Amino acid sequence: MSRETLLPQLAAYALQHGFSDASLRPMAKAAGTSDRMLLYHFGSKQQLMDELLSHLADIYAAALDGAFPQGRTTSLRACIDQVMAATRSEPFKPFLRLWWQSVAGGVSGEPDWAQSSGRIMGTMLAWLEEHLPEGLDDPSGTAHHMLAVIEGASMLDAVGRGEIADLAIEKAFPE
Amino acid sequence: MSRETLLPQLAAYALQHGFSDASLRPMAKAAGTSDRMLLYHFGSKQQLMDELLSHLADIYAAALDGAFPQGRTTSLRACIDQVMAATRSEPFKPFLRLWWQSVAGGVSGEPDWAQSSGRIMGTMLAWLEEHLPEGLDDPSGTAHHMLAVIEGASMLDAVGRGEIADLAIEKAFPE
DNA sequence: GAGGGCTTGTAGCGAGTGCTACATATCGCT
DNA sequence: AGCGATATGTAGCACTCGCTACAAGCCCTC
Repeated sequence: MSRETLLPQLAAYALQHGFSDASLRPMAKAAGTSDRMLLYHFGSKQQLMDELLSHLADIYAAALDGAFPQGRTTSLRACIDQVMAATRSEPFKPFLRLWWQSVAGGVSGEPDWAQSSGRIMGTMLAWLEEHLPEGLDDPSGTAHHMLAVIEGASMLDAVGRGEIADLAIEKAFPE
Repeated sequence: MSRETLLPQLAAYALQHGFSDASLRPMAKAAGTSDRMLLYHFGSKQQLMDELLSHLADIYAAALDGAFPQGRTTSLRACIDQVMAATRSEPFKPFLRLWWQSVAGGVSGEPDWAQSSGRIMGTMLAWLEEHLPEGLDDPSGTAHHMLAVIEGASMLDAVGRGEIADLAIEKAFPE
């Protein structure tokens, strides 16, 4: 059992239980080892969380790439609809819990969390720009706009105001 | 010392330290009492947090009302610029930490937190619609769109990607 | 087979958590 | 004055937290 073997199991546990229940003993149990060994392999909980966060960011990026539509979309509305459908789908819920916990952690003085979240936003921005319909005046600006709307809508979903999110998308990118 | 006397001091403590450090003994010390008495007055920590959250939501709504521009704005761009300037100002940072912690808490299975956050979004939406410039085709839809952009931008700020937020606003509501 | 590093188990420490039992103080009311 | 309700202090419980001291097992090399 090494870091590399442990990380996927720790990631699975985090996705299922969130970061708030991520203390050493439960994580160790889920990974089939002991708190003693987690500290032996990672040095400290802080380092374990750093590596876990980075590992989860990789998984998340891969999941986005797999779940989002392939190739360029045919309209702005089609693009955002497909992205929203993906992020609202059941398999994404565990990621979203971790996502908002990361955002909260970042703004609460954990610079690594903010940096990790910020990197993911960069990835999404690049992805959007590549998958926007062709022939736009300002693809970069449009991708920025769409990212803000997507994330605002996703937050509104998270707090139970999905209707606001739907209307916002409708207005931002009409048919 | 009653609930009403305690709540403002507890709110001040939460704004300064965030929810993650909100355990009974530190909060009691900050409020000049003991954990024993907090439980005596509120019954349980759960009930204390419920009342504190509701109290903080009131304070937040009042702070928004005070910080945001009065009366109708002259253009969409002026409106969103003033709102962003207010939420990005130093006195708002403590609120934003609690805000993102509430969002994360809501999506992590604390229904009260989601409900409280959702209510604040309703307040902001109504506020926006009232302060938009006059004579718009679709003031409600515009307010929805603007709310999503504001919140997406605010999250991007939170994870250290303010430049993405700025460009998104520029594109969404050009001069 | 003996030594020596890598890995693992057991047990515990000190601090913090929400919460409670018990005793006391304080105050208004009759 | 005495009683009962409200308020408060002291001490502790059972638990979890990250982390560590100590010892034992393991496997490779000489």
